[in-house]
Amino acid sequence: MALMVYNSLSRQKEAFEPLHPGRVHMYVCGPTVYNDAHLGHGKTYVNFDTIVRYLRYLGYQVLYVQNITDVGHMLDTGEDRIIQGARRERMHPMQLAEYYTRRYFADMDRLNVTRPDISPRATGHIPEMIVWIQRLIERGYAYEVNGSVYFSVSRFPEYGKLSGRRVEELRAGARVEVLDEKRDPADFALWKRAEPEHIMRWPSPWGEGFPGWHIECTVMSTKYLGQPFDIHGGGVENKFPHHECEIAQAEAATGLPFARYWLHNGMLMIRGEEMHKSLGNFITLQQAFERWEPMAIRFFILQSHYRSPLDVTDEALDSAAKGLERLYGAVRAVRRHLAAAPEGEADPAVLEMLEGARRAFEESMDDDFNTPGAIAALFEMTREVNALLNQSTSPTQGTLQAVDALYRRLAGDVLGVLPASLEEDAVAGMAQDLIALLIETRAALRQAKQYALADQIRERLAALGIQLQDGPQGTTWALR
RNA sequence: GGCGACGUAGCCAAGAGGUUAAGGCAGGGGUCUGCAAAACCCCGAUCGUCGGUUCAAGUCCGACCGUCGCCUCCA
Repeated sequence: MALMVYNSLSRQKEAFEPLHPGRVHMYVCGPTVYNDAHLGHGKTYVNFDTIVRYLRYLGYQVLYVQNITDVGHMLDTGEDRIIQGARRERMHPMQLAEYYTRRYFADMDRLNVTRPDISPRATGHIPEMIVWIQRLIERGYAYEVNGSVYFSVSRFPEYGKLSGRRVEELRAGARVEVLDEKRDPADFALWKRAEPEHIMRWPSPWGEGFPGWHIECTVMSTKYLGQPFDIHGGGVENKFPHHECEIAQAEAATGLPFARYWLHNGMLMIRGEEMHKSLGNFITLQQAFERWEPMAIRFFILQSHYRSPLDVTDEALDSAAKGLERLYGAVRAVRRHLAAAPEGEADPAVLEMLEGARRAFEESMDDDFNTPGAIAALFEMTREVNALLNQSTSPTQGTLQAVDALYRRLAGDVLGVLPASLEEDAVAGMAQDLIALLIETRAALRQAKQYALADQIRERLAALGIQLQDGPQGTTWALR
């Protein structure tokens, strides 16, 4: 079955075919680096990271670009958020942007988000933006007023094709900012004149100023990916006006289509409400990591579809963490058995089961990256694997290697929720030997029916976070 | 006010016209165990409400109720 993706532009699922066979050029709107990343960033970048990972799994060579917005967008107060942050933290604006860029990547690393191939900074592309704006003026799509440049929405009839909005409605809307110098209230800024107190400013043909809110994505995506390129992703909240404006700028300036597939992911909610500082329900990733393992958060995110809104509650995260632990338990057991397994080829019946799991996984992922379905396939496989390990005769090395390899591929490479080595592997050799010694001693005590002492060993180890599990083939242990 | 999305078991969450409505968590009952843990087996929903289309509807259409998003910076 071929990969189908929901394209926001056509509002339906379409067969995915990249412009150049075997290659995918993809852009996702990145963060504005004026503050720590929050759970919403986590959802968005885990969602798109998983999409990139699956495309690579399918064999595509993916070029993934995600910008870093280090020029502040304007707030209602007229102040730009980078500058506001700089004042708050008493840093130079560029220092602030660099500081939060590093923290952003550190958070994403913990969520096992693969770094984009290119992370272009807006401030590094001001000359390209100026050239692009000049081209829009030359072609009659933009005009200059008092050192600012605006895009003339009425000159681009397709404005609104992504978000399903019509310009007349925008004009009628009471919330559109009315600026006298704009010819039309719906027009948007390409370049803004810098007031004297504005720190972040660049020279331009229209005087000192700074770029508008949408031009960086148009310029940087096409610079590195060409035009048109395959996939443009971002959060739904950016569909309008941000993505709509990107399209207008890109297509007006060149006459070429912009992005071929638009993917929008759903918002993250906290207990049924949008996460907002003003609501006091703002949770940074750093804060979340204090309570939940980053992998559990990633797993939680992937247990719902990327296009759905995701409501975060403590209970939901706790149960996701437990579910992931179940998956890990099976992987650990497989790897532990592998060490002592008899040599031999893989059992054809098991290979068939694995093949079925792989197929179910791919069918879900092929259907617009349905990660909940893919995870379900993994759990069905896990039930079979655990049953296999419960049998009195140990599976062969070949069988266990095949099981382990599939876990690594699907849960590890594609979903990114399975580290290459689980924490037990990190327990030093000496500690492992000592645990083995205690298990042996306890086995002898049990043989002698000295259960009180045997249980004491088990309880003391449990207190240290080492849980013993007695099975038909002896005792194993796991960190809890 | 305009545009859009969603409402599936106690909780989270897939499914989108047709065999027994995935999966996870929690719960109940078993198996295994000296006991426990882990694991395995069994048990639970008729799909917001009301109409309609169809041989057949969580799945399509309409109305209503509810929740949420966008329309202003937001991942």
